[in-house]
Amino acid sequence: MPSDERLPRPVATATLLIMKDCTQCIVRNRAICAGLEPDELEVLGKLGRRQKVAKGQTVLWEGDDSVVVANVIEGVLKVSISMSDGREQIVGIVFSSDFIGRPFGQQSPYSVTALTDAELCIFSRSTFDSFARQHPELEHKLLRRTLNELDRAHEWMLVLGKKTATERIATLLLEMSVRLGETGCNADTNGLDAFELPLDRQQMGDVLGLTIETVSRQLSKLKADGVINLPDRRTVAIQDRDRLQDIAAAA
Amino acid sequence: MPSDERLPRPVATATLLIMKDCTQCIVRNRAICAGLEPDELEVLGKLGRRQKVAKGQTVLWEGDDSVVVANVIEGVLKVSISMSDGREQIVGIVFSSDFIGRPFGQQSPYSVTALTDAELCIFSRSTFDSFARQHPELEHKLLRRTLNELDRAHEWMLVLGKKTATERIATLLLEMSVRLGETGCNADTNGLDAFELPLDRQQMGDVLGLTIETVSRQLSKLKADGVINLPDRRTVAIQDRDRLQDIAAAA
DNA sequence: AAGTTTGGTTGATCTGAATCAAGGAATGTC
DNA sequence: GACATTCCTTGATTCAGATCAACCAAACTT
Repeated sequence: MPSDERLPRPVATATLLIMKDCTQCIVRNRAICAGLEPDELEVLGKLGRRQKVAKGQTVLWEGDDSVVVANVIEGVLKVSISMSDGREQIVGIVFSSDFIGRPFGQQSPYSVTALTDAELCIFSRSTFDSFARQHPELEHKLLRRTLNELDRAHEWMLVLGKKTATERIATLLLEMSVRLGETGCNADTNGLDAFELPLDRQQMGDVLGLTIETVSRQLSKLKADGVINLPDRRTVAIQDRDRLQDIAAAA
Repeated sequence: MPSDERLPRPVATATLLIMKDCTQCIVRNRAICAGLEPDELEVLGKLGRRQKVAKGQTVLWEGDDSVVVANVIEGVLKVSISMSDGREQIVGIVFSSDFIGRPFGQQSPYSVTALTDAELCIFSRSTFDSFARQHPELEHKLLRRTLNELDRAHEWMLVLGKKTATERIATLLLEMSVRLGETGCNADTNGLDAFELPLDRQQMGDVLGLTIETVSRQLSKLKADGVINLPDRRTVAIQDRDRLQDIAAAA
């Protein structure tokens, strides 16, 4: 199995790896770095380093010392928690410009694994912590981001606690449609009508608290009902967004 | 129905209601106000007002404009989200010294309802926001708190997505045991061995994504197995904490 | 103290999703 | 081009928890 490989520990002093110029960073305006002054950005840039991550690689391990945090520059990753017997719950999907890791904490409460090839801007956690403490504007950005994530987590608790299988699938498809739509420069309306899922069926099940078979059946049913189309394994085309929304909200 | 009454809007100028002296506040050392300088505390005190809330009253309504935030001084409240057809998920239980409301947001993403008689220290949301922006130390406290809440929400997603009914009940009992134990001045070890539940069976179900009947049956089973005792409707005595922990973690 | 209401338990039955099982289609390998 | 391998779909069966239904006990009325 080539996946779930352990990444080497970051080497903060590896001069070749530090970022030369954050002003060139494609996610700079959407990531937490947004709003920093040029000189602050330069300091932060020297603290971080870019790192490519192959699909399947795990960047952060649940329970390990929380040694790094990072911005996602490119790609999609899953955030997951698991039980001793192997049951796993995906508690978040992160996209380009999102922040990963647990600042101000001793241990990582979750694992983070790349669902696609990805590129990160990595910081040593303790270095990031002290930089953040000295830059209230950055902490403020991080706070807003964390509050948003908390709202999303709450919404997801409703999905997991109360929604039926069909409602869950519909909710996930709409969420992916919106989140993937935001990833581009277009602060787009209500989401893409066609997109490629960064998740396989098992991972969809792990997000939704369902088995792979139930996910497959519900997708087939939505397709049969003409709500969506599935041109191939990974791509979804929303045919009737209103209907999908009604299903997701049980309206 | 005397519950779910709407609270009157806070009147920031009601001089009789402003707090005279935060230094007397019983939760001051655990709430986000902890660590503020005496003069800052005085300013913050003038911005807030104390308010008693009766059991069953709703303090904040999902979807409403986010007009207030508050510290919980005394009592227990639930944080919940619901669907148009009435299905409700409790996404959090808040205790004395916890913070409620959504800073930096236009609308409240959830409702907050008192499970016991409670006392709050209420702030206008916009007033609190600007005060916070001017006091990095306060924002830092809020950030840490929000990060912790997010960790808890993630953990709860695992419960809702992957755990069986028995495991869920065990997890809830342990969590209540710990959280209620923290409420006192004792930064207590691993939780109270006997405590009164601030939740009825329906509410336990709404936290756990289970029906009232399943909650009841699982409690009866844990009692029959000698893991817990149930001297009366609302009180739980943990007889075998190790066993309960094993059940909760499927160890 | 009898009647009512509220909240909880327990039993019988049903059902949505899990599990078990078999195939199928796309992709990779030699 | 045959043969794995991986991922997905579909069918048959089972089962955990929901639903339906009756009852019980404590607290509240009168």
